[in-house]
Amino acid sequence: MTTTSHENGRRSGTSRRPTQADVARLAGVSQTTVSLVLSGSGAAQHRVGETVRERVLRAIELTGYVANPVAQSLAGGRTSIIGVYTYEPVFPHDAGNFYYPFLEGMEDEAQRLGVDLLLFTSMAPSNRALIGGAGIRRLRVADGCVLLGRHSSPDDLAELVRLDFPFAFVGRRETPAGEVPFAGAAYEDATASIVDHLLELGHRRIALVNGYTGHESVEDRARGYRRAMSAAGLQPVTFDQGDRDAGDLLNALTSSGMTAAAVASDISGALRRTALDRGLSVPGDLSLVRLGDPEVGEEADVDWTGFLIPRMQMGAEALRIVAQRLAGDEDADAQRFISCTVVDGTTAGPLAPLA
Amino acid sequence: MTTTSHENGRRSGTSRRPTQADVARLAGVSQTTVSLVLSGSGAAQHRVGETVRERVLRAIELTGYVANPVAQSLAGGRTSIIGVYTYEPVFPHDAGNFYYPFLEGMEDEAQRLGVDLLLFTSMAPSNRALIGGAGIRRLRVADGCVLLGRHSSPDDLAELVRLDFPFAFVGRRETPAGEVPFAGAAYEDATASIVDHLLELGHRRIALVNGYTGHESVEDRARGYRRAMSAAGLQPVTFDQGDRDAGDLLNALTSSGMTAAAVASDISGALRRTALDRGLSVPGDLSLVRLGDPEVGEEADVDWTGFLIPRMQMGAEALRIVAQRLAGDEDADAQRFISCTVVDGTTAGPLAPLA
DNA sequence: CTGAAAGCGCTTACAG
DNA sequence: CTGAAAGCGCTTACAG
Repeated sequence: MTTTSHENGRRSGTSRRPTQADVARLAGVSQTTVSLVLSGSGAAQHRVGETVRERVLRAIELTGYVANPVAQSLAGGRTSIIGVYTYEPVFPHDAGNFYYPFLEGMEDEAQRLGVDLLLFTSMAPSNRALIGGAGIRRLRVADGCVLLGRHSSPDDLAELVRLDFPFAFVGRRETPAGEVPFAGAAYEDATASIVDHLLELGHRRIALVNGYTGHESVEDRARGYRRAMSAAGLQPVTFDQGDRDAGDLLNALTSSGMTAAAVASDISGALRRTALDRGLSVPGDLSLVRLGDPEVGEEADVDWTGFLIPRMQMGAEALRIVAQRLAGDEDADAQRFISCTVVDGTTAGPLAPLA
Repeated sequence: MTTTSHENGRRSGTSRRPTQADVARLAGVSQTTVSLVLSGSGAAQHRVGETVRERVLRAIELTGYVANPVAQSLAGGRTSIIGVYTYEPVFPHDAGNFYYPFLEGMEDEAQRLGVDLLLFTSMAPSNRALIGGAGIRRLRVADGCVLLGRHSSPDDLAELVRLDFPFAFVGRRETPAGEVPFAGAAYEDATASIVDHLLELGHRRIALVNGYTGHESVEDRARGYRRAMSAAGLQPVTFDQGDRDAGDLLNALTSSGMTAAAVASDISGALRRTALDRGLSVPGDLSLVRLGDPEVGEEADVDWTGFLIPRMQMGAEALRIVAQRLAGDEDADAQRFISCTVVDGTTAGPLAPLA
């Protein structure tokens, strides 16, 4: 149709956006001065004289000048872009919007911070590791980056730490390479307090049932469980899901005489279901507390006792960590735990008196 | 703790990323040649000689060079970033993930196209209009942009069209300024075919109930409705929600002797509920078809007859439009309609014989 | 086929 | 307090 100008990659003619040079010309000052006026105000800068400053400001007004973020970035300034890298698709079709609350928190915080969020959607999901590919370099488009995902790569994190790249993980992560900045859920405390709750209800034989292991968040829960049990002078009993199904796990619980269990959320639904199917009462015969949010497809009407993962706050906090690193705030703690909300539902009850 | 290098805004020392100059040095060629090798392959370019090309490629391999997108962008090249601008928060807390399917489609397509998605989250939601602010300028960080949102600004679209900026709207939009590129749902056809369905069921007195009006998508549905009615030689009867509640609308329908209604999805739930509350049978006394997806909080167990909005495909297609414009494909249609899936549920039935 | 040069719009030492 | 200059890492005419 009409002749387009975007083909040659540069917008020509008609409506070129004003630059600092245009503003400078109009104000009768140098381009440098315009730049100084714009960036100045904060630090102990050059401090352009009031008269000149006013003049520049007026010229900016008249021309409608707005800084070109790309040029700012190249010149060593900031892009005002913070990247978001996920180890799984951000918008999964089947995982029930797992990331949604994280992103919700990030969007909110991004607006507050005045940054845009760059979703790294170009890398193939089959190989989400950053190192070895164009990945890590690509992150540099942004000032910093928030990473998240259940299947993160320890090597990536190690490399990011080594490069001193301004990033933060959503969820606690460890690497021998050094401190990984993160905004994690306070699983240890949450688990300890929910186990305390079981103790208060009179339970003594309380087991921990782990889901898939080897993950920091699983370790954190286990630590909280052991802490609460030790404090009560009780012996911790842990069952790992491994390749056992809910039936096997239930057998293990009953045959060892457990009256309550703190259960990973990825198995809690099936465990409760199985218990009911076998004619057990929950919490009558067995009290169950869930260590996390409901899983996808889980019965929505069950009023679980347990805790909730503060996903929104984790997303927002991770962004804040990155922003503070970018602001040069060295004192800010780069590893932060956010409290989980404990919910007193109906799946845990007082220890039934021996019949 | 350790001395950080990101404070000064430029990464110094230790691990500076290789640039084209570094590659050139290693390959013993000019920086220009490196650039040519990288960009070349496509068009009828300079075509660097095979030997030199090989040498450069090897040097790229050795250095691990990856182009700096910011520099590319400033120099008039491509960023491989496509922006996403929404007129409401992308991740709303209460609107039931309205945008989710759009984003899902976009993410998928972005991966296919090899582009990253930049969410413009920095602008305040109180003033989501692009023009007049730093908005439009900011969009330029990306190669192009997909816009979406129910409350889009016609002025923004006009300006974008005027600037010949490579963009596409998710949903049909109009402006006197020219053709707005879009990926829209084929509401007209979908509505016509669902009204045809009612006609086949024997209905003759079929009304259209609009939700909030003045929107392109409402006009499209109305056009489809009128088309189907005209083709059947029937008189169209339209009710606008305006400030009437579901009770008022139901009164209007019954007092005018309607046996069926094609209803905007934002009122369909309340209308059905009200009908049932008044002892009417749906579809026994009144057949209802829904013109769109379920609203937030709507009863999930109702099996609506109606059509579904192809959100995922719309998101993907909008991205494709932008990509094709960027590729210089002038023949590609910039205004595309995507078919809606028609669902044969249980809220519409045959016209009851007169008692 | 290859390279030297200009320029994209900024920021930041470095001089006055 | 203000400006001339260099440079960020690229792309793209323009010469050889």
